[in-house]
Amino acid sequence: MDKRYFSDKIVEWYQENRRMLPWRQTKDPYKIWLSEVILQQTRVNQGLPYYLRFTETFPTVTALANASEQEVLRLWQGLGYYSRARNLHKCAKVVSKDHHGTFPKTFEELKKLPGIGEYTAAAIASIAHYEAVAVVDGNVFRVLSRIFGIDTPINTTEGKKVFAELANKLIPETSPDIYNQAVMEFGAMYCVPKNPLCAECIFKTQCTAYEKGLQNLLPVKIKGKESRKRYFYYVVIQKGENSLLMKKRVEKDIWFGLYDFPLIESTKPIRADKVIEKTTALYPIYRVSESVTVSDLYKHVLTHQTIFCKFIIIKTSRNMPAPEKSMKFYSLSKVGDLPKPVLISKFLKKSYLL
DNA sequence: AACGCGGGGAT
DNA sequence: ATCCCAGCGTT
Repeated sequence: MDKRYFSDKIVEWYQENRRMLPWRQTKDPYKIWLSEVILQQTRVNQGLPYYLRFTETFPTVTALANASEQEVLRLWQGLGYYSRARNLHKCAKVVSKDHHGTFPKTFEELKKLPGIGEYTAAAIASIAHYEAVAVVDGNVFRVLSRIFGIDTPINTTEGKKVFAELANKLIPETSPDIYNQAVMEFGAMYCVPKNPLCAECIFKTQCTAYEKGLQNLLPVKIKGKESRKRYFYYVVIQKGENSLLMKKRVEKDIWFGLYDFPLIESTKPIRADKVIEKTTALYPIYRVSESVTVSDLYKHVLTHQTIFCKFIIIKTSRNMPAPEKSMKFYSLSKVGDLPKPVLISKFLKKSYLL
């Protein structure tokens, strides 16, 4: 298919079918950047409320830079991939301090900033500054692999190269911003992963995958290894009526920088009586055996691991000290302000109505 | 080149 | 139950 035909046709489609989204109403590089980071590995519907909260709370990059990391993580709570939030904050500080609050304008300069990789740099440079550099995201892989019948695996170095080169060959010099967004929107709305809407597709007569019936086989992706299972037994120590013992996760692991309870981890499930035994050994000062209850099983299915979790709830009297320096008792209202994994938030909501 | 990192919606 | 999403940084 002719390159010019493809870009014209998809841009025409976009202008008639695009969703109205707040980050499409602005050319402010700060807001473009914010939306792009939020939308990394995240669907529009999941990211939208976060975008609205961030732009409302932090109208400028300097406002964001002046916040604490805790505030940023708190606002990011529930969105996942929390290194995005830490890099977002880091990047805001760099832009605020080293660039006088103005983002660099070129693809190459943008890519040097924390949290900005190939995709995000291309998105900002093209959308905010009309640089003719193609974005290559999951949508682009899908649309191009199907229409042009490319079966190079997308999660290999070779695949990334092949698709980036093709994408940059297709992007027009005029309106690269519209073109990039058009391909992504088309991938999100029509050329979807499973059962794409080929019957009403504007490229029905040109699409290699449709012609050969390969829609559900493209793009090709090498299978990763299967996710591991982890068993978390959270020890929830409630002091008086109003405070809970919590700790910040500092180990290099899931939920780094977020707060949860002290926990006993295992690669295999442990019987409840055994868990209570271990808890007694760990926290003898709370006299665990007298007041312990165990919650139902919480199953938390993530892409890279499945976490099976139970909460062991121990009530203790006032004026008991925290058992370790890294832990601290927080009143329930303060607990509500701490950034926590959704698993913890759900448990708290159910048990303590936070 | 491979791995770790979240949560939610669609199928 | 599985896949995948407007990916990035580290090992």
